[in-house]
Amino acid sequence: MKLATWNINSLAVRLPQVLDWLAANPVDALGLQELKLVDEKFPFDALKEAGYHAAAFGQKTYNGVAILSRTPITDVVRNIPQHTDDQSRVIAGTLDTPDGPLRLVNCYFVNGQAPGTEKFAYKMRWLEALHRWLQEELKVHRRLVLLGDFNVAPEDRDSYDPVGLKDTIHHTVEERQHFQALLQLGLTDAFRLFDQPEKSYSWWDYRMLGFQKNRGLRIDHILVSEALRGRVIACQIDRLPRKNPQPSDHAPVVLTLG
DNA sequence: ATGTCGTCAGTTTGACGA
Repeated sequence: MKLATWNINSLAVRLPQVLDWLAANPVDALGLQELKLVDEKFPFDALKEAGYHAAAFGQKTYNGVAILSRTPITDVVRNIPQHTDDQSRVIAGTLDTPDGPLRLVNCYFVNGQAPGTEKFAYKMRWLEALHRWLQEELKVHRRLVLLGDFNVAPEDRDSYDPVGLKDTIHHTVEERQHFQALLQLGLTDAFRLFDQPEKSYSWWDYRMLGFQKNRGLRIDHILVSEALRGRVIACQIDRLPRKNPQPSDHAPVVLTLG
């Protein structure tokens, strides 16, 4: 089966591209981030016609996440339990698969703006809360996938300019330590289970011809629990949609499980 | 190189977030 993540930077603008991509890439489930719309405006009908169930957690203007799935989504959780947050950043759900239930946790991690800002402090608090919750979630769900826009470039090779951007947002030691802490829960970065092309990125700034010059970051990730690690067959970034007219600044990442 | 998008308030432009 195939699972994917894609920050689409406004579902209102990008719905046609999402439908086109799903037609060409009929994945079993897709986690979306940055919907930028309220649930009343979520396109349940268009997605149903495309063959997908959906669970949404939106808000006005900013943030917003959703899970699309070929099969029904159960036990849906919105945001991190016992962590007060007025921003819609997390949606989790359980999918039925031939090998049993699979827990999908789809997150739009905090951007954090810059070290030393209040937004960065919020990012740190959010990351701590996510870690605490996932520790519990992993005890209940052996087969768990954590995916989304992490807003962290885990290693220098995940950045087009690790020297020039050292200690800036997405690159700080603190953010990378939080990423490592997630791995220490038993999660594995599926992308790095395989040989990958050098300079593989999932996000490119709209400005300064970022994509054309491949000045990007790998900040969209798919992490799998120990029980799933041996089932991972492939993990790839699909750069094609970034070439579309009016693209999202992020590309989808696709995981194949056997 | 304060570079480009998307959204909103509220009027055709600026503020904010990324």
